[in-house]
Amino acid sequence: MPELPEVETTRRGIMPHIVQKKIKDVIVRQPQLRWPIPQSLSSQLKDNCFLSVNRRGKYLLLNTDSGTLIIHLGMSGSLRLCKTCSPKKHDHVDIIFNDDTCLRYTDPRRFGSLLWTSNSPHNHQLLEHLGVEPLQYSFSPSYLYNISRQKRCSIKSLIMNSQIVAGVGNIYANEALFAAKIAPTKEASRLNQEQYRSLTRHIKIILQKAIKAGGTTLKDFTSVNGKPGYFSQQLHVYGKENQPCPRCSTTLKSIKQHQRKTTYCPQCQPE
DNA sequence: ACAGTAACCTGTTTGC
DNA sequence: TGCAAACAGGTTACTG
Repeated sequence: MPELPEVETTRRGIMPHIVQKKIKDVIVRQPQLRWPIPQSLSSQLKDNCFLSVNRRGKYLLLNTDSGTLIIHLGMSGSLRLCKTCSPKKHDHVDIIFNDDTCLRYTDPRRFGSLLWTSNSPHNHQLLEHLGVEPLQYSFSPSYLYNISRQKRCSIKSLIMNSQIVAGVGNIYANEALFAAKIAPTKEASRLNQEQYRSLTRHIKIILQKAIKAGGTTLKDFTSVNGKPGYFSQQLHVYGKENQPCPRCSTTLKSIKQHQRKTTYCPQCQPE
């Protein structure tokens, strides 16, 4: 589920329903996620209020007067609003507000996390080393080009490195490389400035498109049926191995790079 | 400093 | 059909 566009869609979806509402209760049914949910979470949040909901990379930051709830959705996490609170198997956390609205965290694989910090979340161990935001101006062709000069890794692993740029996951890395006509296996230091211009541009375009698509698919965030859209109609290569390239009809090829599947067009994205 | 791999989990798909 | 293996949108920690 959660790549950056899904996280952003979640942020926009939950924010209007939860800010400025007093938190009545916090129920933690399963604290064993990627990192254990701190035992203090409930007491920190109770009678408190979320003032704003921000995002840093794929982390959601729910700010209160006294600290910030940091949420990462991992591979299978989601946040949903519900009124009727009959929890299912993987509904690990409920945050219940005074008006009986319930913000529910669901995560079958439990790779996500809910953490608390009383300081600025940007100084938190998990966030302090994050790279630039891909949708901000600081993620520029020259930024990536300069970093790439002394790297010997592939271009795909460069753009998926969260210490360099925060929040480009496997789907959008594949899609952006296809759009920019760059081979995923190409050594980062061997791309020229023009290729970095194209790549950063396409990363931004694709993420923005996906956020738009998520926003329209996910109209009714409070409904049980409202499932986040995965931008799937607009994908060109991800999950399409052995199908014809949408640009040149060459059969798309899949390989494995650092345990993740890479799909690309050997014709349009030559080494 | 860097690159590659294992690890954290469960549900679904694939292959024999 | 049944069962086991492989695989899945992420990220850190460890190894060499």
